[in-house]
Amino acid sequence: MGHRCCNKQKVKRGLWSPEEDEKLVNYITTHGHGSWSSVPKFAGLKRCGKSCRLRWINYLRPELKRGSFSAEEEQIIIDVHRILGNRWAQIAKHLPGRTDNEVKNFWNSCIKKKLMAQGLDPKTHNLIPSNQRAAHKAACNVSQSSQQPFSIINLDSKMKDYSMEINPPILTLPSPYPSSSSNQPPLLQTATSLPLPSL
DNA sequence: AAGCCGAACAACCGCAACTGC
DNA sequence: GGCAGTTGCGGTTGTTCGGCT
Repeated sequence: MGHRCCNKQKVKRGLWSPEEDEKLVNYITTHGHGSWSSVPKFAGLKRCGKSCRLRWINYLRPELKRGSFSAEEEQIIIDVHRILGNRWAQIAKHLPGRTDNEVKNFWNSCIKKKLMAQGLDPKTHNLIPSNQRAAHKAACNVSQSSQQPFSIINLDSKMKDYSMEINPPILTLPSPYPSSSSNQPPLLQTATSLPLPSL
């Protein structure tokens, strides 16, 4: 199976070496990336532009925050995911120094399991029916009491901010007010009743 | 010490959207 | 409008590493 964007040349794949990282950093810090497709040629790398772009964005950018996620970041991810679903790039915008790939990995490896251990469906954030919950619990084999519960107490105020960023046709919430009182602010629904955008 | 296994992280792939001609 | 090249995104796979037996 070839790499479509660069199947004309022989390109290296797999993990990046420190030398490759250095070449890429040196090139981008002095010239900027410009067109990613020409970066490997000018930087002297046997990689495709796509791979260079990913490496820079996810690992080499100086503004990246490394290390584990804080409890606050974790809560933000959960809250925004509830509104946006698997839009990792959008979620990552709420976490300065974090990338979509990082957020996605953290979700899949950690948060998803915690939610399931609490009997919550990680896709909808709704409670899983008790008969299915037992199966979920057995599947992830994590003691519920050992997990830090996620707070949804302040969700309404947070969602007000997040929902403003979403395209109106996708997430315009039905107004609880009659049309005659359209100057009233839209009331956000409670955490458990808000419909999620279809993905 | 060696092997196994699962978690975490890094990178790839395919697709859709965007842009310029 | 059609096409080709480029970019961005999300899903998936591959690799590494640490804990356990």
